[in-house]
Amino acid sequence: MELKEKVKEVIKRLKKAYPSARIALNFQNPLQLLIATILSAQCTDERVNQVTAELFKKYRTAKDFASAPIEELALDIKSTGFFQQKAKYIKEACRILVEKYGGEVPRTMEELLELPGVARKTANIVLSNAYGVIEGIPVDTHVSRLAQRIGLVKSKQAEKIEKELMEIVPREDWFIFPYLLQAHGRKICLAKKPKCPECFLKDLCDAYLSQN
DNA sequence: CTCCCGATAT
DNA sequence: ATATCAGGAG
Repeated sequence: MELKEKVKEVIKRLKKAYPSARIALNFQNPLQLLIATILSAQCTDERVNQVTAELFKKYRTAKDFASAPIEELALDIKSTGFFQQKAKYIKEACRILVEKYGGEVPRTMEELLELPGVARKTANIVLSNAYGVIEGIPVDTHVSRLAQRIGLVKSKQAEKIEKELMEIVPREDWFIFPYLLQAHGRKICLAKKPKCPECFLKDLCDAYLSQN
């Protein structure tokens, strides 16, 4: 009960500070969102947007990605890092989209998770932003770090963190929650040098409280 | 737990 | 030059 109240207060303050928090990836359809989210692994959303601006002019359908030479696709996404791995994921995932789903991106968690390069974080992003299906809470590095620091969760693994968050975050906030934490994680609660003095959550933050 | 990798900040 | 940033697979 105590924890649920704390989460509510955290969300309330974050909403006030970041009223326009939302997904930072640019996309115009489910396929573009899927590709952009796969590319966003270990890469900033800003860089992904730079790459996809060109990428989506060249590759317009799942078939385009599936039939591209792997080396060429890899070069086209090079600057997002891990490019050979990601090129394989994208090509193979799109091959599956073409063969099993008529070139469309599936609408269920189960089907999405079968695609290479897609785990719960990516699946949650695609489902919620492309189809309005809220199955869970995407846990990326920001959500993971802030949830642990503030003391919202005890686990350190993404899957377990997601489960814990689903217990305490009101369902109507599941969609906005990760974007609120990301905004704060990028601006104040930085990974290495968090700006605690200027943080409006310090009176609620376990990490801050335990070292001051 | 290790590997996959470039870009930007310092 | 070197530290920091950031998901998924095997």
